[in-house]
Amino acid sequence: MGRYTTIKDIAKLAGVSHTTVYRALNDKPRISQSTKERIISIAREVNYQPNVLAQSLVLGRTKTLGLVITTIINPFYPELAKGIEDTARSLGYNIILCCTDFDISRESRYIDMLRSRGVDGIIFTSAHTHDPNITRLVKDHFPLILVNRRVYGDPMMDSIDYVVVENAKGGFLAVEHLIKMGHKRIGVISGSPDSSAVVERLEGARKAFIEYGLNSANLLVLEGDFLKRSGYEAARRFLAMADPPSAIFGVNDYMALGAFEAVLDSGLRVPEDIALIGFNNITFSAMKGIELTTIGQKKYEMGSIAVHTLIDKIEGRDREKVKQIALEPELIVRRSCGYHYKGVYRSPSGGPLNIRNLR
Amino acid sequence: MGRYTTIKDIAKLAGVSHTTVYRALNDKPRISQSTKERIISIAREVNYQPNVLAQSLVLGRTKTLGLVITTIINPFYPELAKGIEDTARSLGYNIILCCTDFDISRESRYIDMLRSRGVDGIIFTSAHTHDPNITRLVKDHFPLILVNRRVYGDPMMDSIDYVVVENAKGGFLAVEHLIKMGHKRIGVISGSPDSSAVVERLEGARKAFIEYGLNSANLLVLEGDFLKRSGYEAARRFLAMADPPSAIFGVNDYMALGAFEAVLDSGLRVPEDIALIGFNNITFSAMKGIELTTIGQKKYEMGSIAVHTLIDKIEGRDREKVKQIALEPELIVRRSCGYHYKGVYRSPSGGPLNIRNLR
DNA sequence: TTAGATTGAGTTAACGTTAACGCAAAGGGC
DNA sequence: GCCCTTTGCGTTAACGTTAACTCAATCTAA
Repeated sequence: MGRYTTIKDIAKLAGVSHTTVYRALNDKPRISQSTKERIISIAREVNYQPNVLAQSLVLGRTKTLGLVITTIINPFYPELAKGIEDTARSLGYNIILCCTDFDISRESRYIDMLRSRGVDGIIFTSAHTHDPNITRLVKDHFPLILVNRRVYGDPMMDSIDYVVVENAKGGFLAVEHLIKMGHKRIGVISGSPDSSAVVERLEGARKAFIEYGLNSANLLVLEGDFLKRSGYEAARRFLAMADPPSAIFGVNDYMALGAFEAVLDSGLRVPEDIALIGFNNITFSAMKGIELTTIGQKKYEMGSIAVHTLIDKIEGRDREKVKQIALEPELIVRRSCGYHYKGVYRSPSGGPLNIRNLR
Repeated sequence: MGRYTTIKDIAKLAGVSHTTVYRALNDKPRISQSTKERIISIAREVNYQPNVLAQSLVLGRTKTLGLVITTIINPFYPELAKGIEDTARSLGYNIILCCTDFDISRESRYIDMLRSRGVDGIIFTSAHTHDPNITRLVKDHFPLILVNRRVYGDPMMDSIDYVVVENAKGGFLAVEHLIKMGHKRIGVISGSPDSSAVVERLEGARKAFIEYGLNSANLLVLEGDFLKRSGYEAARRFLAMADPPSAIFGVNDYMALGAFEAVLDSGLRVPEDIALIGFNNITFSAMKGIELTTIGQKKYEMGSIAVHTLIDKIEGRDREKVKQIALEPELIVRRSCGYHYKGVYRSPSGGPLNIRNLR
């Protein structure tokens, strides 16, 4: 506040036209060295900062990106957001944070707002494989990139850039690990099937069941909402079944950790009584006392790659190329599924295995 | 992209002047009902969205706030940020996310950027009690609010709005709890003394020692950096002492959880061998398997109150009043300090207490 | 010497809004 | 019927940049 110093103020001080000031401050030709220096020193004196709004208006770009996520409360996003923010900053871009809370109409309003504000591009991470908001943006050739999700539907959608982890492969690895640990009946805590990540992880899970000759009827799926509480509730429901699964795969760690609590609250142990595997490898999964086995993905890198790709598009590099990047998932074995030792499956305490439903 | 529909485009379509369009779309008087309706329907047809940049330029406000935090990786901030984002959105404001990574010069550059971008106000959460950046902003009467921190120094600083928790009281409660549990030698994992929250929490801790007649020499302080890893390392150093403390107070949960891991990695148990208390009550502290006793504070509310107060100032309400709000901390007893049962201190397993250094 | 290029500026318009002002036509009160 | 107000517009300028265009003075090359 208190009004800014403008180029015109400096012009007045220096007794020149505002264009001359502009030339001085932006290293443009057609100005003598002496006036240039004089102007620059005046600008420094009054601590001149250009008005980015005015610049944006005339240049038609804001050096700002929108980041659309569901909720920052899900620990997956801060880790992703760090990669995004770091990279954006290093490239001179700012981030406007938008949390949709899983509400597609709120997403829609956010998009309108972001476009009104002239953001140069949008990073989408939230759910919804068939997102009309995205469709519209693509039709308008608005620069965007999807992270950790894909959209289906229009053939046009095939040209959308994205950065994901090989979700199907990750789902496969998770369930394969459980199968190798001897589990034959597995509960999956899924998220909304609107999320491509969920669909693909489930797909991978099923593929593992088939590949290992198991009956898919023993792959039990309950739907959560990606948040911890829903993982808790789903796990309770699994445990209350007449023939409960001996292992649970949470399609994200946050729900898996909810399940972890549910198991303990039920007086059971992880992994002695029930095995647990997650997806994402959020920081807290590694905690002693939890040690969730999970599928790791490079969240920071994903964010960083997304920003680079998006900004490349915005600044006109590789305009034509469609960038669809799938990173490798990685099985991270910790404690929550037990482990093999000398060919024998053991509970982590080293004692004999004690999984009720392990047949 | 693909260029926006502007007010002038609509004017052309409707065969009127752009001012008339403006009047129609903004419910201004001096326009007939019929043209108004005609224009509105055209605007709807072409999906007109006003250019916020242009609006901001002429109105001198952007309906945007800067949110300056250290790093979104610290789980305290997402919870706070949620309150901030929710509230800002509901009041029609956007948030630009700025992570300083504890670097005051990066903070400085961010502030310049935010001001260049004409944000209407800034929310500060990062460290540094004597922050020259803040001093400058206050001198310029730039709207700002501090969350979870205060600044000292200038007498001018007394007029800065802030929302905090009663940190001294929280620190007192934490250490008092440990003392009541029988601990007489306590390690504190502190953060940078540049953080007012840290200073005040330590102050509270010392007050408890004094009030309970303990020797302050038994209040051991090691400095961390607010992140988990540093909590881990500090705890290792405590445990390696010739006469280690029997309890550790982490000035934030994130470091306390690092300490938790360090204790377990050292082959000791929490709380049987060593008690642990944190501060902030982040989501994961409540997890089964961790159950960190901690000082709770209303993070979401803090963010929400901050945004309300800041926007009140921005929009000219209560301009003169200084709003300095301190919320009540709350002791949240879980498992990590053990508990009293029938007047006898017991380890959570219910067996006899086994704290090595409890005298 | 002189046409042509170069230098060092200034003038003007544009970006898309908001808003002050102007002005003719219609309406209203006496 | 006259004056004054109101209505329904249009014109113009402003916000702070960027940038195209203009123009005189100086320099340069034949």
